[in-house]
Amino acid sequence: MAEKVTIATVARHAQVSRQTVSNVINSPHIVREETRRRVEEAIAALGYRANQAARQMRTGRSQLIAVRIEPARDGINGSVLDRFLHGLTFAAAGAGYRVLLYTAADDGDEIKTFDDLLACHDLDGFVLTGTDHGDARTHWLAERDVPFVTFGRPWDEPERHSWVDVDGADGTAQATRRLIDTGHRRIAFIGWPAGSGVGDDRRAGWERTMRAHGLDPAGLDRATDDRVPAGETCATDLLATDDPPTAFVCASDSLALGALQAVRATGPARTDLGVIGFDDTPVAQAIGLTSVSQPLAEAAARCVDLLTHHLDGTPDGTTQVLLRPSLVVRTTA
Amino acid sequence: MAEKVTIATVARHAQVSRQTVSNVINSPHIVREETRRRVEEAIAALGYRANQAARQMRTGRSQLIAVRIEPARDGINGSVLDRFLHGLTFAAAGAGYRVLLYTAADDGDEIKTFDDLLACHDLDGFVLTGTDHGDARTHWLAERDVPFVTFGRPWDEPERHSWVDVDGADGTAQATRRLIDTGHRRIAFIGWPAGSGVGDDRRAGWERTMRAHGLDPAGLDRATDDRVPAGETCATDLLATDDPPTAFVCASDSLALGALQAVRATGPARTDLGVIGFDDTPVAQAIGLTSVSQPLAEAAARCVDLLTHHLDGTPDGTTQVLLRPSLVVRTTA
DNA sequence: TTGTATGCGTTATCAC
DNA sequence: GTGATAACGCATACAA
Repeated sequence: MAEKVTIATVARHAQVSRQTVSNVINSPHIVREETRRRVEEAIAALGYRANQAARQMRTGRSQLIAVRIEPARDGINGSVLDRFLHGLTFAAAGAGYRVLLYTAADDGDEIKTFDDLLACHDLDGFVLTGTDHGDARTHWLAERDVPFVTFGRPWDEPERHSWVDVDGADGTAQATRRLIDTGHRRIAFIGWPAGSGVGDDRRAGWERTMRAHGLDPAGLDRATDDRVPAGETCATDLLATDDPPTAFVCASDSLALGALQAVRATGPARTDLGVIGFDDTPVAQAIGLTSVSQPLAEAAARCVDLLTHHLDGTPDGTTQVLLRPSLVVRTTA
Repeated sequence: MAEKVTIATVARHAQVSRQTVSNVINSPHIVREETRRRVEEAIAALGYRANQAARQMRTGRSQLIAVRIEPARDGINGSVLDRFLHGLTFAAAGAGYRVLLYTAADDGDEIKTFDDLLACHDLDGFVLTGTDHGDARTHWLAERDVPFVTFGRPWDEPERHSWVDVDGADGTAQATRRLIDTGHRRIAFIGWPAGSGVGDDRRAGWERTMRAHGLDPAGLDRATDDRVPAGETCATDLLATDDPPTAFVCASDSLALGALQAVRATGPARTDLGVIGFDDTPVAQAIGLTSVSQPLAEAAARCVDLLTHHLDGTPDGTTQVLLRPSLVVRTTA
């Protein structure tokens, strides 16, 4: 490896001053055509790359955005974050940013980490995955004018900050419509207890679609925690009613997997019973479960867009992006 | 937010020179007790944190380690990387390092990224997940004396660099022993085609244990690609032989899930047939599949150990760490 | 032990 | 349009 190549090396090589090199990099338009070409050639020939630390010291910008990595999620939905992270890293690289990871035990701990990252590394912005009701983290960041985007709406105050989200209601609506189109009339919904924004949203899509087709959703929904056995219990329960459903729309692949087990327990090859999950996890792919797929790569890219536009000085207040999921039809519906 | 707190602010506040503050931080032992206490109080009172960019410019160290994030894996094993990343980030934070993410289309692209990260961000080290035979990336890094650790052995030359790995053979041996202990004698192995280090290793653990117990493994193993339907086909195939197996050790949870489907297709509630998977993915947890669990958090922590010891000047050549997996017994074996 | 001076590589301000 | 100079915050060699 040769000596370190700095802006001075380039300047010497191109027979100009250091400042001119800097101008070629940061304000090419103010440099004369011929000079610029000569400098650019020198940069290419020497393989010069600007030292990020030095630049950061001058500009206060690190070209770094941070995102929290969650501990192993229970349930089968853990791969969602994985795919989102990949999309984020890829999109960020395209915009000249890098992604830094951090962990946190809880929201308070996360805020402490914000403070640390900001003070030591001059972090440019944060991507938060999901928000609670009255999220302390977003308030902390907003108070200090730290740029951030959330993947997931703040359900209590949708316009409070920039976010990207996937329309869950639209997803369950698509699922319900698919089942109606294939002849089902008694379509059940297995979801989570009321109060979670995401859960209520997914439930709403099902209910709305049922009513729109003149179908009565009464007595056809169940709420439980997000585990496979819980899904199985709910489905078994529903199948034992007087007028049982012939299909299930589920708020997650975990619940759907449980429902599928309940269906199969009723007899071999009950293909007349439909089951649709949510998130299109690898499990769904593995077992042929029809599921609602979130456009995670696109969501990540839009997060980066929002953040970098904000960072690059476009003072456009807050922006919201709602993406449409798509139904991946496999063998269970 | 108050003004930026630098080393000069602290010096003024503690009535000492900037140099003394720097000494308190970097060489506390050479500062007089009372002075040190005063400076430390000032640091705490002002909430001072050293600016990483400035420090980096002087020391050439960024306190950053990089790891590649893979695109969504097909199959159900994607969550392994997720858990490893979390462990890595957590352990790195404890050692004063941060984790930077990057993506790459292939090995060549990854090397280009190494170069970039090194030149622009002064990256301190890399963690590679998995190595190919004659890996170009490790050679590139080694040539330039860039510190790195791989999670996964270089099978062709085990001593060439530092690595952390999980003993796959031990895992399948534990699985096989468990089945033998519960009365099985005809135990099949479903794995991958010969030639992959990981696959051969996992197969070896099964074969070795069979022989050690006087059982003949002949005709009881199948190799295929790592997908659920492939696992199902192999298991169905084995069950149709003259002297069929009563249990299956599988090289992955994907294959095990397929085997489980094949078992269940032979009749309801065949609990006499055992199935054990590998990786203890969320799916295994969800469906009650007995599986071999890799100590991912510990593996990550050891990677950080190896890397930081190397970075902090312990010139201890290369080090290898082989971790023991554990069998998580659930309902399928 | 503590203080003073210098430089790391870059960008911004200003003369030329 | 171009070049000299200062400054960002820190760590180190050296003098006191």
